[in-house]
Amino acid sequence: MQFTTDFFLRDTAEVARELLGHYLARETSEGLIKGIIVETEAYLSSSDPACHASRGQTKRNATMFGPPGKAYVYFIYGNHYCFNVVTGLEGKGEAVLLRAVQPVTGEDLMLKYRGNNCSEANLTSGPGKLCQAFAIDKSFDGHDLGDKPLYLLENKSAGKIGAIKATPRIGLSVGKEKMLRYIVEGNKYLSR
DNA sequence: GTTAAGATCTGCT
DNA sequence: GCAGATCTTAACG
Repeated sequence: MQFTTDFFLRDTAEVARELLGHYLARETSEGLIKGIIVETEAYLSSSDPACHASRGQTKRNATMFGPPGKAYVYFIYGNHYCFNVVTGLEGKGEAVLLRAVQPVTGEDLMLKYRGNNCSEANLTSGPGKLCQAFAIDKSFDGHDLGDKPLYLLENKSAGKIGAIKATPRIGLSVGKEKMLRYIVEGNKYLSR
């Protein structure tokens, strides 16, 4: 069962929290990769200096201003991709960053894409790592997350995954004080 | 045309 | 625990 547009049309912070426990799936020519989302961050358009959209629409962040339920992928620090889900009304410019997932299917493929011999807990515990393990790159910018080969799946047991906690966001120089990062407390695969 | 900063990760100390 | 790698984007001249 996949998500409908309505799910992403609600308050961005709420979507960020409710995505926890659901699946992110990726189909490659070599097989299926699947993980449970355990860490997200909300980026709001209004009064959120940390959000790319806060300084107006540009070529880079145009996807954020598009219709919800799409992937917003951007390149950062010369080495890493970050994967977001666009939320809110079209034109608003809000998104949820997926920071970490718990591997469920295709760990061998994740290992292969990550290259290095890393521990299981190190496979997807961070935005850049997650994108590497799922072989996500800029070509997925604007991709509809209801479509293969990259999509979100509803998990009926999402609520049982554990206690959900809000914390300050990670890695920002501004907007740190906002409690917009949502984690599954105590999960082994959190970025930190 | 040039420059500075960025939603990070890895390796070394 | 900390600095370096590495490159795209946006702002400025």
